Amino acid sequence: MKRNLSRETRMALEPRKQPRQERSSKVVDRILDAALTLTREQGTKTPTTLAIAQRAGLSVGSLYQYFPNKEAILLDLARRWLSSFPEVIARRIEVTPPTNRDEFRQEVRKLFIDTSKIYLENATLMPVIEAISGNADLRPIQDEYDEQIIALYAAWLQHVNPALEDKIASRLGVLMMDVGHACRLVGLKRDRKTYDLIEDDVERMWLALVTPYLNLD
Amino acid sequence: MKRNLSRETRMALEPRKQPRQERSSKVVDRILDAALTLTREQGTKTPTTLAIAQRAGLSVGSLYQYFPNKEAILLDLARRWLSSFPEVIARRIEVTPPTNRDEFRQEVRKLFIDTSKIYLENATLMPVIEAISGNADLRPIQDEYDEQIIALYAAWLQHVNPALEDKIASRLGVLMMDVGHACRLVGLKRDRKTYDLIEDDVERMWLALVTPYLNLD
DNA sequence: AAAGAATGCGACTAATTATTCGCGTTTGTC
DNA sequence: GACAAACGCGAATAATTAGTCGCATTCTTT
Repeated sequence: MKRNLSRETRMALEPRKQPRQERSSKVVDRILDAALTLTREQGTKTPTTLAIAQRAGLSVGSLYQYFPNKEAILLDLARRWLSSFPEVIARRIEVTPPTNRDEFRQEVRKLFIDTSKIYLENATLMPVIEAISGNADLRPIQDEYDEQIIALYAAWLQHVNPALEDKIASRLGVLMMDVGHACRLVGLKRDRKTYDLIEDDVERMWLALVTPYLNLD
Repeated sequence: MKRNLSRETRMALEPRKQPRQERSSKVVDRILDAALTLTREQGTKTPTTLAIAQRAGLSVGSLYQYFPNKEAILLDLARRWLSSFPEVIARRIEVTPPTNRDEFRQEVRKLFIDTSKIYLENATLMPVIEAISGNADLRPIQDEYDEQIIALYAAWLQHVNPALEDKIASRLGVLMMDVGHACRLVGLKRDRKTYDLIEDDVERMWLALVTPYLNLD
């Protein structure tokens, strides 16, 4: 039975039940591991329930003990990543805003380093993120997170320059996110040295993007 | 019957036969129109053959008179877009290379304007492009085009600065393409005024990305 | 060790959808 | 206007896959 995720099930992406016995929490881990490995192997295509079960050494039925549907498995993998973004950006808004060009440059750099760290720490998850973006059912959920992240980038910009108009802040926010994301995905597929070079590239681009809008002397 | 596009059919994405009678070339147009409209309506998800046929006022069977499979329809829509990129970049390599910072800035601007034009002229196709990227079967084909485009960006960079190492050129090429693509997709979803502002943003970013690697006085 | 709860199983169901094929209809040609 | 080729049709086929359900096994508790 093909489900209509968009309707009822969207509400039900939470784990179906908590594992009560020790063996079963290991099972949950095995399911998540299998889903991750398969997604990495297959590139964009999301793995089938059967494939996940087999790779985890389980039967399909067991999947549904802990997850209400296939999407929930992938989403579980992505959630930590998706939610660490808002946290990190929010933390960069708490500090006192910069007052001159040099301090400002420093603030960009800090935000930049912090976000980069998220990508490096979650490098193995990237194929899942890409798969989610390419999946018609999961895309909307990621979009919700993206909205949040954009809003926070915009808030950060207005924190750095309180005079910045909302409209401009949100436009620059989107671009910061998308440019950062696109470039870092490229970077993570290359070797570490290239990743670092791309990081420098992104930093220059961010600065070029944002500087004209921060009328600092 | 679900087909295995990746194997045999990949070779057979060409139209199955040329329309011989007048009515039928109109049919081909109707099919393409329907596919385009539906893709635009549905966002990421590619339309089903039945939906395309119905929207075109045809039966499924008629689709297969002219297209070997569903993918070929979408690809037909995307092809003009995909192939106009190489043309445009190649044309920018034919001119005499710039010799000073100002001429160089001009060259970036020209490449930039030309590529922007492709996006504006094909704005209605963008949902198809996005759908193709999200489709496991079609992605590889787009990737081939992307390779080509990246190589041309790299060639352009080396045309502008012949001393530029291959490795650096190809890295910057990828980033130019991806940054341009990501930002312009955002731009086309906004109003024209915002699109133009984003264009300025992209130009600044391109310049910031590329300038350090072009040791001009 | 026995009961009952939790977990695991996998054949089965059912939805979805790409593609085919034989037949009826339209069109172009002489 | 007759003949053949081209076109159009849509029911039927077949592949794929998400999710269920009743039974089997394992664990926990007393």
